[in-house]
Amino acid sequence: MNSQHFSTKERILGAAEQLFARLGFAGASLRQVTAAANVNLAAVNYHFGSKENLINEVFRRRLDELNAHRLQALEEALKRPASDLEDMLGAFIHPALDLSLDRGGGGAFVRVLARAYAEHNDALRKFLSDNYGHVMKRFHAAFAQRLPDLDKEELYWRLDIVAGALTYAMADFGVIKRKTGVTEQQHRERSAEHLIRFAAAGLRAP
Amino acid sequence: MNSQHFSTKERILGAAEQLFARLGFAGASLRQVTAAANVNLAAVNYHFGSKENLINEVFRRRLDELNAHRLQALEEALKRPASDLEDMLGAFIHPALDLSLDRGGGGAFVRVLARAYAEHNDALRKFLSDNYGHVMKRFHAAFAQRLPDLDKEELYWRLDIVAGALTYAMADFGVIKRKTGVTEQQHRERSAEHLIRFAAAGLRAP
DNA sequence: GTAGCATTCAAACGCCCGTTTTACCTACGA
DNA sequence: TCGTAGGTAAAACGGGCGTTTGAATGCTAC
Repeated sequence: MNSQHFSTKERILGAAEQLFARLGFAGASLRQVTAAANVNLAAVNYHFGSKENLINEVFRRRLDELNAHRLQALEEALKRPASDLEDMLGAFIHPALDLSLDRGGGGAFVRVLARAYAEHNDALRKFLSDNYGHVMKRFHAAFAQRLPDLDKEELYWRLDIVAGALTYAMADFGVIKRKTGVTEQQHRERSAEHLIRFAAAGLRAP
Repeated sequence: MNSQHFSTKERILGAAEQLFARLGFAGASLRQVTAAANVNLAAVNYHFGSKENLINEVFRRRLDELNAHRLQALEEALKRPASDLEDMLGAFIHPALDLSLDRGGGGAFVRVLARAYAEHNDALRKFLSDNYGHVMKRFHAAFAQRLPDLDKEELYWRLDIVAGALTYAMADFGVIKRKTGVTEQQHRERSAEHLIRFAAAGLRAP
């Protein structure tokens, strides 16, 4: 009889997310994960087969939702009659912001995501490309329609820069310290505002 | 008698840089490092004391030079009569670009640097802040003078975004693939051009 | 009740880790 | 020539790693 509300699998995923964010994929051991999740060591290999596959499941759990939210937010932004660049950028950025503010580990996940970029692991990159590829394509098409004078390749470069800055900002890499009296949520929301303003101007560059 | 041109310390630093870039700090073992450097396992602890300290020395070797080049490039840019925002951004970005193109592992180092950001390790962040802090301050002052109407805090945010996008771009996180027929150098130089144009517009945003 | 299945558990497997020890080499000043 | 210091070498240290095993447990359907 478990004393917690969540299943063994869910507790493992949650603990793994936290520890991968803090210690990295190689740095966090399954013994640490299972201890934090309060489950038996063997449960990881029983439920997930291997550590490698556990890592993939940590991603899958969050990415499907994030992608869906982004596409949904984009369609809603485009529906509005006077939607501008800032609205479209918001559709890309705010779902990531919401995730980072999510109770239950979303804040950890954006750091895990940043680690995945840093890992430069081909299998992981393919996994992310498979999951993110169509989203980037959709946003590219929307931005291309909104910025008809901008060269297509140039737009790809700029969207890649936006994605990089977003990853960096959401994972809290930056040197800017949160001031006392400013909540984590306020800090991230301001970060998103600054990012949107900056990115909109960058995209409009001649 | 060594068969190589470089000292044991230098060979360890070089091999460590490559392997940390590829496998991460936790993922790369001293046995792999010393094998790649063609030195005895015990040499790391003899010359550097510990793995932790080896990591710090890998950073120190490159950061001093990078910082000096950036400051030097900034002063030269400011000396020119009609220096603009793009020149100042170039002074920040091009030394990192040069490093990434450097023979002998600079390309690996920018990925190591990106990993350091992702690590979120407090000791490492302090180390980087101590080494980078005055450089960021100098650039901030120069940009502040060039953009007198921009709020100081707003400028800090934007420079942080630029640093994030640069880290992301130089470490080759992006989804943009290098086309066949385009050399690594050309790819990175184009990346820097796009980044400068984007960042200049972002900094000029109202 | 009990058979059958999914899950949990403690223990152990073999392997690799960072570090330390101890011996050995080599060069050079006394 | 010898003593000494700086560097290299092989081997071993204790410990943590991912994974596997086989028995114990809980749960469901008959």
